[in-house]
Amino acid sequence: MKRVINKSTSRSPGGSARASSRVASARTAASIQDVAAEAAVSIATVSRVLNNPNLVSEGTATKVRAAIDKLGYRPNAFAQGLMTRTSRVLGIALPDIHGEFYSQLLLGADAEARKSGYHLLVSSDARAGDMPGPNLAFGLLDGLAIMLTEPNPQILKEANAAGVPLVLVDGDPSAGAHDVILVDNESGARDATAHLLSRCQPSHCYFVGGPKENFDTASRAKGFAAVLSESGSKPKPAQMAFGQYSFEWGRGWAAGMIGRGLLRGAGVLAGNDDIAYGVIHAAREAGLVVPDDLLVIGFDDTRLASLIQPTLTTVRIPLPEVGAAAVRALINRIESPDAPAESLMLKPSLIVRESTSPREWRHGK
Amino acid sequence: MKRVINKSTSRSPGGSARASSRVASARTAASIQDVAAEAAVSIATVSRVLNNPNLVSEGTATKVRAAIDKLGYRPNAFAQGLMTRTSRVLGIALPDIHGEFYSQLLLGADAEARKSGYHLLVSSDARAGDMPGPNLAFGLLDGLAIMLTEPNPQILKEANAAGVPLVLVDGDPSAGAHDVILVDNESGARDATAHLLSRCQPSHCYFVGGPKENFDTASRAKGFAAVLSESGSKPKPAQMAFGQYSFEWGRGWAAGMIGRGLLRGAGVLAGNDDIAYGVIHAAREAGLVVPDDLLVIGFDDTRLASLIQPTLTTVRIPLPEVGAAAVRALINRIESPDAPAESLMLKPSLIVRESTSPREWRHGK
DNA sequence: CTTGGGTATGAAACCGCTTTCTTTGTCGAG
DNA sequence: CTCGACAAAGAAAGCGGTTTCATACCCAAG
Repeated sequence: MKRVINKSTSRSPGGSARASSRVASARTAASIQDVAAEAAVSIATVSRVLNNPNLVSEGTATKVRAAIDKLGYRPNAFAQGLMTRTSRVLGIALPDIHGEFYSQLLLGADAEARKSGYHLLVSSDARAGDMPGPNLAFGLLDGLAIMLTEPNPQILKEANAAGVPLVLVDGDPSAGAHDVILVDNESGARDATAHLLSRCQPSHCYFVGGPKENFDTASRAKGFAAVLSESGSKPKPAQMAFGQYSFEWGRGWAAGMIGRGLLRGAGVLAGNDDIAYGVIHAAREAGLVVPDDLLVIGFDDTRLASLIQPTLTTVRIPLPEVGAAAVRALINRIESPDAPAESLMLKPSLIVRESTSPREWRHGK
Repeated sequence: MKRVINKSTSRSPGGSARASSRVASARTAASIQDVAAEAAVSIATVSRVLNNPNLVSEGTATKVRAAIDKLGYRPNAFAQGLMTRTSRVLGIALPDIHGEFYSQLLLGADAEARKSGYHLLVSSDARAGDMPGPNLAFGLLDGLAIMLTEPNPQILKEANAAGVPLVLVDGDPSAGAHDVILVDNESGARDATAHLLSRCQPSHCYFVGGPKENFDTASRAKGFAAVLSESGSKPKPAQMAFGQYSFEWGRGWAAGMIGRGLLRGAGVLAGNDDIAYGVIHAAREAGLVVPDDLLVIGFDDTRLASLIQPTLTTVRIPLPEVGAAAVRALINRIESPDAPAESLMLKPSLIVRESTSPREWRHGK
């Protein structure tokens, strides 16, 4: 049970005691040297057993493997990385880690990454100009997936400078030379709007979104406006509102509209489920029954959507798939760095629930 | 704009073209050598400028820094790690990444980690015996925080073998020699139960938990039972049920109980918010009004709790704090490896909302 | 009995950085 | 004027791997 006193200073220099003799293997993890000694071969052979077994005779290979087991040898990841310039670690930067939204994306990403033998280094980039220190562990990463909710050239530049393969997730449409995973928010909004139009007047349709600068908000609004226009009734400014992605904003907006008697018989496409829920709440407070007096559609299909009453018709974003696709794209790029940039667009799907199914329809069906 | 064709094989050996001359810096990232050359100093000096500036004269330091900027030099993380045996990357293994629950924890952990200049490598360990490859990027990690919902010596052993500093989160109480972050579920359950007892009969109190094997379930049940016992009425077996942490289980259980006429005037402590919501749902379907005919308390204070109607009284777990504490503990351990193992217990808090505030009480107040 | 082509190994060159050891000045003190 | 202490900078020894290049052997072909 010999202990290495050496380490107590926490800054022992290289070598010295170590290099002199391989006699009593100290409590330092076994190195390839130790294995080589134990198996009475050269370190080259050990390395080959691990990386190119077919170059080694069966006999010695067995010997080496035995030594490896005996010593519990694990190749040093840093040394390995230094040579191979590879870590099998992918970074993923989210605008904000919390909330079920992003965690679903993480879920998919993690699964896909592990399937290919990669690991995931997450980071909420909600710091911008905080610490001066390196924000992301660039340099350790084999690749980086970035999700930008709002334009942010800063991180892009940093990442580019570091020369890390990059994949953009659901963000900057203007990103030229990068692989991009997109969610077809516009299409989702179109489907939702069409659904509304099938059961209410174009002039009675409303869009209540989040911040106008937000990429997602913009394309959802666009889809809404497009369908209305195509139906022959271009939306008036009053039919589209922008605010926050919050319950309160939805509730406030709806309360105002109801006060002016505008929401009865209307159809509302909310920017996300929270807003939708706010609208429903305001409606209920004002005595309006949601499926019957007012149609409401959300966005994102959060857990909320299937739990509230009435259950919420909403546009489901395939988050886990987005995460998985991002990772897959990243791995592709890593493996063939010179392939042309690709962009993948994932389609959301409309989940019809009670909030757009008035009684007459339910029976009618 | 010269390009390196070299890399096309994707397995170029070391050196050759590179070592021969430092003339035209290839598109390979600048190394410390390049900086040294540019500044006309030795690499040792460059290193010192970065790590021990006080050993370098102001003049040369400036020169070196200029070179660094000019070349956009970033020290190679692998080489650095090889020497310092440090990566500033912390691993965090969760039983299952998805769900707002864990993402909140991640949020806290991430914030704390970045505050100290560390990075977070997450991983859902929902694989056990999947891929044979190394599951966690041990070896790259400076430390590892593990959250085990159910006993799982496997990972523990692996991690121990890798010699990585370890912190256990809200899990195995029997873990001897490790730092542990705990959530005082029992205390939370006690508070909740006491709250119930203040407005209903002990014999009408029920606990509806998740899986019995689950650590959390166990301690929550324990707290419930303890308070009842202390109030002089030890809970009968029928007052405690175990199932799943799901809406459906809560709803099913409640439906059954209501069918037997047992829930009117009762108080229910659910194992989590989902179960609680299931109970509320069943009650509503059976015509019971929740704050008035039946008290319900949840656990976890998920977003759901404040959004449903009635809003849910629940026990809030300080998840972000848990994550932050875990990271902090890990960093402590890394910085002083020989400090005695610590365990930190975080207290949940009871959030009283409508589901336990019958009308008479609200007015009474 | 050479000679040529495999096959199995070892020796050694690096990867890029940190840190000890040395070396070289510079000065104030003796 | 000489000497020792001290500050600044370089040379070089690794860290633990991977991969080239060279070596040694074995065997069939000439």
